[in-house]
Amino acid sequence: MTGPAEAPPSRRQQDVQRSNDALLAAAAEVFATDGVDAPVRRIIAAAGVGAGTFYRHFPQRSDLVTAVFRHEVDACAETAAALAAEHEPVEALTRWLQQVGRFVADKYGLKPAMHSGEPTYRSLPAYFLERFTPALAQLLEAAAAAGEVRTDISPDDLLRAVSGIAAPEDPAYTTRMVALLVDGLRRL
Amino acid sequence: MTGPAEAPPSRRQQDVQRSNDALLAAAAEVFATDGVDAPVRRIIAAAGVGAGTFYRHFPQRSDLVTAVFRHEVDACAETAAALAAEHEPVEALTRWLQQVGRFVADKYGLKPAMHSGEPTYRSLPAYFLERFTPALAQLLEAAAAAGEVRTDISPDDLLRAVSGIAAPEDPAYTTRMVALLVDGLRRL
Amino acid sequence: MTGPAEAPPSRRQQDVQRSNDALLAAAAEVFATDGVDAPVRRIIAAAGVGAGTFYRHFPQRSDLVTAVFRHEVDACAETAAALAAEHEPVEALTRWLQQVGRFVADKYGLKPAMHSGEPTYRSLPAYFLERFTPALAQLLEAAAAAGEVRTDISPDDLLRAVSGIAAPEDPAYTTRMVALLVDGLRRL
Amino acid sequence: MTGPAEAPPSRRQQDVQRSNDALLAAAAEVFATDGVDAPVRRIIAAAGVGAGTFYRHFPQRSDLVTAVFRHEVDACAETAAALAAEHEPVEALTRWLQQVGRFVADKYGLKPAMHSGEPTYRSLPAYFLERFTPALAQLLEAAAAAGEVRTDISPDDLLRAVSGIAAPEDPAYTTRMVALLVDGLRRL
DNA sequence: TATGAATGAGAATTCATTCAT
DNA sequence: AATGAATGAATTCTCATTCAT
Repeated sequence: MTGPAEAPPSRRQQDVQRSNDALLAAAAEVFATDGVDAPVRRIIAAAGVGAGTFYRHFPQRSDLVTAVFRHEVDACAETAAALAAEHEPVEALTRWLQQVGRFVADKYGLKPAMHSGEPTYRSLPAYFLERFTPALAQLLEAAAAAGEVRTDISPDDLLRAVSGIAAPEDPAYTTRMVALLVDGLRRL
Repeated sequence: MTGPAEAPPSRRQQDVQRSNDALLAAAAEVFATDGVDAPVRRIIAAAGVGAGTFYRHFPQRSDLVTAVFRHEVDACAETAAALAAEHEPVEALTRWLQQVGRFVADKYGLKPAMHSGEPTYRSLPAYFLERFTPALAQLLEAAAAAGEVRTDISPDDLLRAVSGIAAPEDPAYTTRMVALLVDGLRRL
Repeated sequence: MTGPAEAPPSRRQQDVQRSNDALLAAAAEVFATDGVDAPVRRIIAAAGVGAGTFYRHFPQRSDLVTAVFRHEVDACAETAAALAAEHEPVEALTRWLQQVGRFVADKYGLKPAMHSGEPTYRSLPAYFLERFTPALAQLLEAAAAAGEVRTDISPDDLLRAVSGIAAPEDPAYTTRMVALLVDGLRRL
Repeated sequence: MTGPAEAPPSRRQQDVQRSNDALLAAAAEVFATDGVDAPVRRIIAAAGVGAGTFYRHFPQRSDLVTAVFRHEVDACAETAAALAAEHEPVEALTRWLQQVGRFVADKYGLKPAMHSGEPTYRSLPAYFLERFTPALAQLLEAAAAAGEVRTDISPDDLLRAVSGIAAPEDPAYTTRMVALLVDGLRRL
């Protein structure tokens, strides 16, 4: 998009980036601990910036939630992508869904926002699916091509179900129930 | 059941009951619309009572949430119980779980509280399981006795999964995923 | 005032008296513990009567405070009166003031009201003085007649000072300072 | 005193100081009029600041009371200190105690808090004594060295007694009774 | 006359957001 | 662009008092 002449970021731009990163990191931490409804004050305190800086970067509170969410989803999508190549279709599918389950459980503070249904957070599940659906579709197709799973379940349905089941306080339960979903898939 | 010792409720007691019912009904409505964090003001306005009455009946805010939740769970448990007798084991099991899914989806505002993990609402999932587990255990046993489902999945796990999956805005999805769980159960 | 034909109190009158006594006793207890600003609810709970009964007996909140105060003052005045006859003038005077000091300290919850200066409680110090001044005046006169104390300090001043000094949490201090006042009196 | 390291306060710091001063002054006024239990609303209205500012400066209500109290005590302690040098021992002692008496009487609303015994205000009498005891101790020692007063009365006892006696509505009475205490002191 | 449920005004406090510096 | 003090609306909760029974 931009040519090779792209100038190095100025000092000012670096500062801006630093603030942004600090806010994102602080918010991820605070959201995980206290949920998305945590007071802004706590986030800016954790980030070590002023309130004004916060609102400059994220004019709407939901902008921050969205940004954190995307950041997390991106990170998960990247690590999940690698799994596909290393295992048998069903094994890869299972491991991948388990990983998604763990991810949602880990980012616990964001789960309520994702499932809240509030118009403000409408874009959260959309982005979640946007990032994960393609990969899962591939895994499902591969397994279906091998005759191992049925074809009447959409990747989106599966992803929603996994994210709904994921429970941070009980990883073993999460694992068991994701496995049960996969078993359901294998019942042709 | 009603012996001579059971006096009819006095007018006074009826009034108290009316206030309580009004608050419960109003809260159920408001919670479903605006979530459990809806301002008390809205609930008392909807119930047509004063703030003092509210706090007399439910000294802690969470007392109201708990009461509404129990009320709803009781109602669902009652209707669910009837299903068991009318259908074949797996059919009864499926219908029952579907109904639980619809129930959780309907009582939308309560779901986040149930899954919030906050100590205040610790008793919600406990009560949910307390009421539903016995019935589901019977259904599972009947189906297992008929050799139709496996025996390594606990009723509690299933109930948690169904309540996690339930999505108010998409009943069809809820139905599909509950069905997928049952399919998983049938994979012996 | 009423002749010997005075009828025995009716059942109704007895009930009224009982409620009144219960409220007075409960209020004395609660005031001593929580101060005169204690919620009415606590008093009626302690008295075991309804709110309506309370307001029937004491239409103004301050009516109760006044009634309790008078009740206490009366009790103290009665016991104090006896001292005068048994001791030498200065000894009687000292003992009497010490007793008043202990009384005020004991009825601690009422002290702030007495010294609050609020118009509502204007009558409290007045009644206090009304009941105690005559006795103290006599003691002072007797001691003055014996040439033991000076004559330029009024009983009212002394009573106010003693009641101001009285400290419930430190009886020894109260005793010391009342003694110091008496020493002042003896400096002719 | 003011070395080069002491930067002049920034405009921002000045504003903060102004808010603080305004709150302190307003509270002193309101407390004197309506007592320490006066609604916060009245104080912030008088100070011309927002509620948030109030709670920023004094997170706990008692923080404000404490701050006002210390402010007043400091002011009195400063003016009282000067007296010692100008008069004969007993005269200085008398004038000083009279001044303390006037001070307590003037800061009327604070007196109940100081004598309330509530744990919240535990620090009030402590600070009062902390500031006044040393000065009074010196005055007492000087007078005792001159053989004018006795030595068995502690400065703390005296200060408590004076503050208990002080009556805002009757300065003459306060003066008379403080004088009586001093007379007691002189009775060797 | 006693009861106690209901009322609702009022108080404390929090917190998102603005804006002068 | 960053800061953080100030704002003030919004919310929860308390409690004196009323009034139908």
